[in-house]
Amino acid sequence: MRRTRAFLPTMKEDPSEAEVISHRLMLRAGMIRKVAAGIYNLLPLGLKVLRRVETIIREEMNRAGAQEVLMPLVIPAEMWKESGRWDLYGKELLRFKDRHDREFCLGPTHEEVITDMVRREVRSYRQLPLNLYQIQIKFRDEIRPRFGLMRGREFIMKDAYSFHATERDAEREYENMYNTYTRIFERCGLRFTAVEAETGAIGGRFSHEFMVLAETGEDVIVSCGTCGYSANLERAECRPPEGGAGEKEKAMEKVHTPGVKSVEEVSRFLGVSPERLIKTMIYETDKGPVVALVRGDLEINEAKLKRLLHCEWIALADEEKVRGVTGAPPGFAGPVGLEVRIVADHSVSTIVNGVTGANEEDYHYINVNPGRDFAVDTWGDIRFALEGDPCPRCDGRLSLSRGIEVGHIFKLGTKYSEAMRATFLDEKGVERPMVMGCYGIGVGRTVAAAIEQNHDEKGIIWPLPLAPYHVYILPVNVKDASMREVSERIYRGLTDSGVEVLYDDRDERAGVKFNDADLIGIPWRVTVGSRVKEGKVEIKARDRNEAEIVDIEEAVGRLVQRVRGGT
RNA sequence: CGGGGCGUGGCUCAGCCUGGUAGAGCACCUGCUUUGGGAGCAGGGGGUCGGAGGUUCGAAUCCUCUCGCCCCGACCA
Repeated sequence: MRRTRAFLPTMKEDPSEAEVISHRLMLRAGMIRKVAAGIYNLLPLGLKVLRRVETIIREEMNRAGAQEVLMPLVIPAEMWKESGRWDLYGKELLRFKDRHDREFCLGPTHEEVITDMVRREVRSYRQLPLNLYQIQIKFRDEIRPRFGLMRGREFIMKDAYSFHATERDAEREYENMYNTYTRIFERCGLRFTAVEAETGAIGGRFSHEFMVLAETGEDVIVSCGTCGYSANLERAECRPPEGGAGEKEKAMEKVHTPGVKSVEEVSRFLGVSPERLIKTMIYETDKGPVVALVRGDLEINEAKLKRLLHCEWIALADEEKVRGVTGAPPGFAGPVGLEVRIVADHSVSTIVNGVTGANEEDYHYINVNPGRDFAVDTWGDIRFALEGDPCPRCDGRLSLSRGIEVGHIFKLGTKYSEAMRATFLDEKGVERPMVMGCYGIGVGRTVAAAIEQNHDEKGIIWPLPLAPYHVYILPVNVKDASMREVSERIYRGLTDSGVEVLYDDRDERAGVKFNDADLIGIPWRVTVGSRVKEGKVEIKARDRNEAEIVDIEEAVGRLVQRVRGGT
């Protein structure tokens, strides 16, 4: 492609709308343009990269035995009513009516449609298993779209759904998809890790998120360098503390603590370390108020708390509710003497002579001991893991890092097949619901994540498999006949060899072109400059500083070799 | 949805407080010079100041409403 003909509007300045690096660079490199909040045009360069990811996904999904289908974007409400999600899904589901006043929605995910499709055709275990996927536009009316393609409302997703006669076969396919996803992200040239994820009601270990590692990621990954355990922060297990302080229990005492509320304030005021405090949080749930306790230096993980309590929803109580439960304003709550269900994190169990609020404004108790001074109804793991925590699986230590969730695999079980009566007859002629799995990859998000992971201060540095073009030809001065002639020759040579080339034939100053080349991030650059007089051109990799000077006649061959060899 | 902020040529922004001629840099067009890391000079085109209403002799500027966008929180690929 000649740069003079390309629809490739690059920008020198940072657009004010973009916050994160991938969003900024995609706008500046002319890959995307915004149409509305969370809705984007993909320009040629952006689409090319997206297609690279799609191609890798297709090849690996097909290789894994999945078959591609294409389901509609517009879905009739009946299907969502049948699965029960029409009422559950909330405002993210964009609903509308057609001219006949029939209700529809834009598909944010396709479990209903695929389940309907399969149940109409599959009668026998002989027709199973099936793994069907599509690469389609999804629409989720996100509360707050942001970060460009990273979190749009309209986005392209690969979603696959599998159907099985047995749990065991569904688990086999889960492994198959785990391996397939690993291959996909490896082929994309990304550094990533698979982590255990929240499984919600289904439970078990059958949900993994694939995280591209990046400092700027929104998700926190907890991992153990010794045994390889890794999980997302919501999920990561915390091992209960062992032993105790061995300190002698003292008599509980009420102390005056005027205006001293936060953990930090209390520990400073009383001169005790935060690990001695029993942080007391009041929650409201669909099953009534609950008091949650955690050691003062730790934080409560609401997802774990919710799971432990088996409740539908959970929220921190407001000031009024806190007064109702404790009789004191927030900041002075403690478990002593409360008549509400008390849930405590394991970390509280080893506290001896601790400190808590006295449920009375401006007073705390000191020398509080669990068991002696208050009773805990339920002990459990309800805190967030911290850097340096002991690993739940081995003797190692946990460390925290950041990532971007680009893929998620999930064993669904029979949730949808039961709700929508997708059944088959097994070998014995017994009618049974199909066991399902679902497997998603955010295609646009993968592109964004690739940029988050591969860039420098000058621009994008594409991994070769995702690069929109392989080689950038940069004649320093197109008015110089020999430079132009050599550039044209290399352009033809590379193109004839099947290498994709962006040829910057613009009559621009060299600096403009160098900066554009770095911004766009094509892996290989050929600079055709004053050395043509000596029969030489320069070849430089985007991710390296030094250029290699080669004979003009050798340039094409070298580049073809590099692009093919991936070195 | 709650909290904060912003809408002025294609882009980045000034002007608004204290009402009176719509500005700068970049980009674009023409010419000359220049040509290895975002050139120089000269000339030129382009904005109903997000929209509607109001106050005023007069509104980008003050008031009211409205729309859009961005950032912080709960959701997710």
